[in-house]
Amino acid sequence: MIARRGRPPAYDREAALMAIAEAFRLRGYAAASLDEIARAAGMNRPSLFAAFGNKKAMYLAALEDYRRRMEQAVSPALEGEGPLGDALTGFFDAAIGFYGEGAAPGCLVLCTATAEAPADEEIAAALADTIRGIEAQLTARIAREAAEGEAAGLAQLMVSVLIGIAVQTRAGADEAALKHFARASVAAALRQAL
Amino acid sequence: MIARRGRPPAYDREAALMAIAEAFRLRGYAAASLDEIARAAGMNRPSLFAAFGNKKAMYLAALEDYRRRMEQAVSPALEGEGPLGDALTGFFDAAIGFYGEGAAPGCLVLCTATAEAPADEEIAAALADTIRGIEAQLTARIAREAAEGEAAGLAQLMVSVLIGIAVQTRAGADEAALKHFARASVAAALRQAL
DNA sequence: TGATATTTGTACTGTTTCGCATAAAAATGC
DNA sequence: GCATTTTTATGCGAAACAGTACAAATATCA
Repeated sequence: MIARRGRPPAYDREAALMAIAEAFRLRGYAAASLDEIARAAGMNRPSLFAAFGNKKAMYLAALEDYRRRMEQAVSPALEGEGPLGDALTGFFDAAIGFYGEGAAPGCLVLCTATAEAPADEEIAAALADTIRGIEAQLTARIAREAAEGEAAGLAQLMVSVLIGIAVQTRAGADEAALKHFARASVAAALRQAL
Repeated sequence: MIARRGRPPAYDREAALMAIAEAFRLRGYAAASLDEIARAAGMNRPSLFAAFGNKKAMYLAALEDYRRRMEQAVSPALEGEGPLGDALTGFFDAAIGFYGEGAAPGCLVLCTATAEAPADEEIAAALADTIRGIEAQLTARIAREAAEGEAAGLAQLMVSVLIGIAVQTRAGADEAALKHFARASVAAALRQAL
């Protein structure tokens, strides 16, 4: 038994991180105050600092956590055995559902890190890595059925469809229209590739 | 002769607005301070307020001006007489060039308004209007050669390609790769539509 | 030249912000 | 029960911020 020695934390780290991400998603990095974030996480500022470091460290941790949860939500659709079209449609449906959750729809990374990227290298790197990660997942799945060169191009197009969904969700597009758009995009992309 | 009566302004309104937009593009709405903006525009804060109102009014004016300049840069490509493929390729090339300019590449609207949209209705409206405007322009051009239903879907896909370009420019993608991507996307989209 | 109108520049105010210092609270180990 | 360890809570301080007041500057009009 490795009994922890002092006063036990009153917060759950994972839940707190989710609340932090949600606060940043609602207001953006710069506009979100630490008071606001602390309130959302149910912690006081000193506890917040002790747990996650300063504001930028909190944001980077939230970006990483959000990205992880996003991958968890969408990758099952790509890992199944069905045809490519179904996989891509499932991928976009999962993304639309994930982006639509919460009080501030839209992707935390694609809709808030873009504002800070030019002024901060680490945030820019997190943004670029997230996009590259999604592209790699899509390329791997598409390459199972398309020629090599074609898979890369098709994956890039699907990445843009995803980014478009993220931004348009932020702009108030409704879920049904986005799902329709995703289906049409998959159909258009596959008609030429396969 | 309508001679203005008092001390003449030391600034040029159009140039100042461009500088303001550039400052917001570099740092985002919330992080850009009025001192910074005033320095960029070559004005003092009181003159800035007198000319453009408070910070949010400045931002909204910058968004509108940026959108106008963007349309000015890309619409000639859509208005020519050539085939649709050339028109779309020209459109994307112009957009890539426009987004690539300045110290903070990426679209002011699509990369900074997204962060503030959930917390501010007017900014959200400006974001949505900009996207709708682009979509309308593309739809009008595509409808000249494609069936009605098809034109709308194709235009939506092209909007996502543009949003993808805006965000990926922000994430550090280089111009040559983006131009290649744009060509591949146009080819993929047209192969099925026409 | 003097009155009027408009812009500029300095300086100020009240508020918000981040980050931390310090003491109280709550657990374990002896 | 007492010392130790870790978290919580209150509150502080220095800096940055948005917006404005007011006087100096620079133009036109009579």
